[in-house]
Amino acid sequence: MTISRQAASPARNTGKRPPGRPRSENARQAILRSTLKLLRKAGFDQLSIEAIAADAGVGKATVYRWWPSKGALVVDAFASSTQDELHFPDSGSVYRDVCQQLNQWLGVLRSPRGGIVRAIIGAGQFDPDLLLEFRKRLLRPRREEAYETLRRGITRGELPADLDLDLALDMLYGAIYMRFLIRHDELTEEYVREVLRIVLDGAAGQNGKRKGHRHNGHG
Amino acid sequence: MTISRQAASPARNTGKRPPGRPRSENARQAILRSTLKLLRKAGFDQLSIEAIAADAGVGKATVYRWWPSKGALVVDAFASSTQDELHFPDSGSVYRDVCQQLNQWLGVLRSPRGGIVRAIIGAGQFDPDLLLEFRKRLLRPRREEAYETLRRGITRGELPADLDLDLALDMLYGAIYMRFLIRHDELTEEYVREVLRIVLDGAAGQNGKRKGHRHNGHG
Amino acid sequence: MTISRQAASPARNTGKRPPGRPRSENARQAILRSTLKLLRKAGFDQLSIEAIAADAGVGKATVYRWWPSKGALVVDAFASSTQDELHFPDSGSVYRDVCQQLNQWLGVLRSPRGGIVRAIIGAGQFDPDLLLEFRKRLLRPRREEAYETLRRGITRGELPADLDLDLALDMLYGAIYMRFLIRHDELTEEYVREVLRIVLDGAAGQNGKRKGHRHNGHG
Amino acid sequence: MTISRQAASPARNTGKRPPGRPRSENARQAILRSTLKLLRKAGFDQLSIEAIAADAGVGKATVYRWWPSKGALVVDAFASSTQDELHFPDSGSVYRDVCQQLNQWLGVLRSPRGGIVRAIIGAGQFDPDLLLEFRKRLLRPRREEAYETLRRGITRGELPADLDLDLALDMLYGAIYMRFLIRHDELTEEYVREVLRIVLDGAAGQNGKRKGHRHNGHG
DNA sequence: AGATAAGCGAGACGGTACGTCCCGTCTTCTG
DNA sequence: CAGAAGACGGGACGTACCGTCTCGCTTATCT
Repeated sequence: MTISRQAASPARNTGKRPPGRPRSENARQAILRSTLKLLRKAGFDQLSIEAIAADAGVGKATVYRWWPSKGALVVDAFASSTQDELHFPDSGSVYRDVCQQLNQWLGVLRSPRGGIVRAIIGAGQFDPDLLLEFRKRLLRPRREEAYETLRRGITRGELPADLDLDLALDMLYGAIYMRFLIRHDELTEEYVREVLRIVLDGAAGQNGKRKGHRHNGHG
Repeated sequence: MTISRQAASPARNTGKRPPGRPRSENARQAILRSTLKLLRKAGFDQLSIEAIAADAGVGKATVYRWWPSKGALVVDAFASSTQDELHFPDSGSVYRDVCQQLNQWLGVLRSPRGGIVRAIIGAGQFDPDLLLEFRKRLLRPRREEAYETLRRGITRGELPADLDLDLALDMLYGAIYMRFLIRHDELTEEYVREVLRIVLDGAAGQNGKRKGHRHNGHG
Repeated sequence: MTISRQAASPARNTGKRPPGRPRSENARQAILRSTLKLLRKAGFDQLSIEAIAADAGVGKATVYRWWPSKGALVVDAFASSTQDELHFPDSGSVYRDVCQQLNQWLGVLRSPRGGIVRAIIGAGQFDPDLLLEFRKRLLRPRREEAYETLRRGITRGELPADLDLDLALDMLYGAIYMRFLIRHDELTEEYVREVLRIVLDGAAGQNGKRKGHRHNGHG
Repeated sequence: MTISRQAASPARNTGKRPPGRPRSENARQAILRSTLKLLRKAGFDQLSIEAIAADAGVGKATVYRWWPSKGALVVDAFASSTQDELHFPDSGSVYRDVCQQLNQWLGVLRSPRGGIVRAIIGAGQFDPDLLLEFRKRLLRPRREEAYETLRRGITRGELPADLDLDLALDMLYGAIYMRFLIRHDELTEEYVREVLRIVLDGAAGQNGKRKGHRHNGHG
């Protein structure tokens, strides 16, 4: 559940606590708090474990004891600040549900937290484990919900039965990341709407089957 | 044209050379060569200016004199090793032309040079100038060609006249980057084909106008 | 007591050790040892902190942590290699006592260690703190002994009661330094003898009082 | 006559100038001027050839062409700023003549130029040639005059005929340097007077011969 | 007049060492 | 036995100058 080395409920299986002084929850939270704080001030690059430990009033060793790397710590900090967000609604329309969640995601990317996402993905290019953790803790849960939302659309006949869900989702989010990470272009709701329309329309036309419904005129 | 500090055609405006000893072309090329060589051996992260200078038989200051950062140097080295590649053909079919170029790009990403692209984009998340240079030297030239290719398609009636070119291209390449940078999923020709089909179909269906042509059965 | 930043008896006032890992005595001695070793091979000028750290198998930062400059380190190393030397004897004759100590000092200056003295004083011309440390650790202790020796001479009636001790000592050592540092002339025992005789005679004649005793014929 | 590489009157022996562009006197003086200027601002240590050349509006190579080292340049600059100073008068009294010149020297040492003397001697401890040049251009000329002054004293019967001139002068100047270079103590006229009295008295008593004259009450 | 030669400002070159920063580990004492 | 403190060996950073070199230009003498 977490990239930090000790499970949230350590050694619960035996019902016994390990010997010795237990992990300090204060220290853990101070570290996560300082991480987010310093991340806001400067980039992931300038961020140093040394500075985090100093800011949190914690020994460097305590950081290293629980997180294997700066990246892991940042993912953990970001994930714990993004609990219970970015869910898909269930309004009866795939288009509306997906569109709303994409726009929520846009909101995060355009906020200061967008910089953290950028940092995680950036650093992840040099640290596969970090990206893996990012996917596990942040992407995967959303994708599971996305699958359900799309499947509801299939059930309702809004989407073709043989739609490749991953392909559709990669196209939707890829188009956003393209502008966010690489092109540094505006991320507007209009853009999201258009992308979504093309994907749904294009997917609908897949295999020559066409349903003919339009997605224009709503947001 | 280059991120290095001296323009390719220095002081062209006056037709005169600047005073002082001119820049050593030997040193410049040795540095670019060593950069690529060391990049092949280890990641961007392990790569140090110190090592590059040593390998190139050059003073560290000479590197810093001409490139503001490791990233800039890597972009320059990569760009100068990718001259005359990745062009769009002109076969008479938009689908075929774009598909071919996308697959060439796939080839690069799947080769060892993919790691360099990954590194540039990764580091670019912490250094806007670096990414800007990446776009200027690598993306922009391709996009210009892509515009032409798509415009040919419009002329031929293969694509709707009011197609948003940037949107279409961001979707195509975004879908690839999504798998390459974030999902670390397979980049197959099948994937590219599907993405392309959806974008072209979806775009064609735009504004309710549909041309009805199919893009299946080739690639 | 030392120019290095941690007192010889740290935190003695409280009887407690400061928090954190204590300073490594091994590292300290290895650094002093390497300093003397490399000084023997080459001049103070060629001596680099980089080389000292490498030779001592120590991080550069460890050197900088404890000594503010190369000069301070050299004074420390030299002083700690000159413990229990250069004392004044107590033979019952001022002339003999002083003469003997001057000659011991001559021995040091003419040995390889003379180069270290030269280097310290030379570098001290650009670094007042360094010279201050040199005086505190090397000159002052000898001068204290010299005062006692001269005072014994006054008690015995060998020297006038109102003799200016510092003036006499500055003349004696100044004459030696003149030849050692500036004129690069021979430093012979004969020279020392003559200087000493003139100072004692001249001082004795001070204020018109003359004792008439001669200092010739011994050494 | 000068440490700079081209004699003051170049190739005069043939009466012909060498071929090629002659040395620029402007550049030479600009360099000496900038050297003194920068020396006043900062120590010899911080002084860099790079900065001198820049300040003088001169190429670095021009400096290196004419002076073998920073020290040589500084000695040259200082010497050329101390022309026609520090001469011994001829008042009819050795004591008075020497005393006056010593005090002139004191005046230099206590002025900003004292720092330059300090720098030259300091750097000279690492560069024998530099010190040699210092002696040749600055000390030797004064010492020649000092010899004459002392010899006049011998002729007049103020000093013993077999006085060791170098010894006496080394003691006089050594006592001053001792306080100037090493002890960083006050350099007062009173100090000079006392030193001079002791040397002359002590020297007079040399070999048992005593002249009995006192040197008190003047200065 | 033209050739030859050296000095000139400028500034890039291969180097060396600087002093700093942070890494991840370790060693100590305190709670 | 975790934690705060902080020293440790190590490695790269980016900078400052070193002394040398390569330019185009200028200023002289010698054909």
